[in-house]
Amino acid sequence: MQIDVEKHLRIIKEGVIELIPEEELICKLKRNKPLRVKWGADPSAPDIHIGHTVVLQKLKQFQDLGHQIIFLIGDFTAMIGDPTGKSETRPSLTAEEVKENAKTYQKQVFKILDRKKTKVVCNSEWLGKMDTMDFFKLASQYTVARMLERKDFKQRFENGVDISVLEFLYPLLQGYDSVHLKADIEVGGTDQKFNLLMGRTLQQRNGQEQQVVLTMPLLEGTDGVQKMSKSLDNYIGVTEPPSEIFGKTMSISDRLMLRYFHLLTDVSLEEIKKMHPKEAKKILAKTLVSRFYDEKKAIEAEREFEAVFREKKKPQEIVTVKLKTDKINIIDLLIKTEMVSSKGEGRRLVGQGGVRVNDKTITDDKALIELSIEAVVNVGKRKFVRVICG
RNA sequence: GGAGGGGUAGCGAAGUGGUCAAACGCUUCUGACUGUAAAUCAGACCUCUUAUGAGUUCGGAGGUUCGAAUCCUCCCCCCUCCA
Repeated sequence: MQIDVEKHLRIIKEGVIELIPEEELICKLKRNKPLRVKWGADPSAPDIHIGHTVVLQKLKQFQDLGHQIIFLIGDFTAMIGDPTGKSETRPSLTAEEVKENAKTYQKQVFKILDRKKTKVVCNSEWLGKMDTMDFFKLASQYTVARMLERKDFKQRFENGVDISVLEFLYPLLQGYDSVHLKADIEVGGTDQKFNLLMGRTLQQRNGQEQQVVLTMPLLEGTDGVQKMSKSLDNYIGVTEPPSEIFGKTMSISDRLMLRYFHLLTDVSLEEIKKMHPKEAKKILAKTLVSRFYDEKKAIEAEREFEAVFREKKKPQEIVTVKLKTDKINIIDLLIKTEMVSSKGEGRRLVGQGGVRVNDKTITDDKALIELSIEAVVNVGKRKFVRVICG
């Protein structure tokens, strides 16, 4: 393979936050051999969202340039559990759960990556075989002082917030993965910088050439403040239905829209700024739906969006719920269809005029709803359900 | 091992015997206005209930009291300082 170093470097550097160190990458490229590009994923939360795709797009570029992607599933670590960050401790998963998650993960990842050009590995393959002595040797290769260089650890240490010893071990294991895989380069979000650098250190300690570290920006969630994550419920998942992806995208703020355009698409920001924000956002929404489905679905999603939110019509696909009775109190109806989680909430929403049945706002929380003909019930702007007697 | 501090609703944070289902802020939800934008305004935000009504809440288990988030005992967890 003949590598055009400059071209590769130019493409690789697009949109990255840090490339450490660039010279080493050039050296590696000059050898005219495909690079081993490592990307690690945590299978404890198998749903990938558009935030992850920032990194995935980068990997796709590597792939298109002919490099080897090594998709590492951190199954071993997921089985131990992850006490990282916050106060909540992530539960450890069983081998079966991890396997299951790994499967879904792959399905989603290969919406973007080329399966044929991707090598999938699980770190239990080698971490599971380490004995205590191996482990001690690994632990001896790093110091607590250097662990505390990580901002997150340092802050927590200074503020007296928990740091589990396990948390010190994770970066070590992740770094060891790089040693085992002989990675040339590892890609991750900026939040992974410390762990990625750990790979370099450990490779050096083990007499290997060090991997190059490449960090990508983190995408803010739909709230526009915190990073996108499932647990904060501010994400747009790649497997969500087209209408959801479209709708969620339309609900982000104008400022955030620019950020999404920047990180997720190649569209020039100059052009976007010339447009009406709403039109621009529709383009973004369509682009995203096309990426995870196809253009046809994107156009459908847009049409539906227009119908529901501009012309106030109902969405095309509404979940249908069958109930045994032909007459039911509105509050019970909301409970049965799981549109509210308590009767109090239901009453509150009715009182606030947020509940409609067949487009008629219900104001009386004692109202009886006739189900002999189907009724379309909706709460707020987004929740719809069709109820029939049966 | 010793001394001290702390655990309150989704989060942060008041509250130190009754007026506490628990101030306040944030988040969230609904409505108005809109472009499912921003900003703003109004309201809601433990459960059940027609309710000014009832039930279950303040780390856990007991106890004192007419009455406890508040006092006592034991237990669990976290933090700080000392060794």
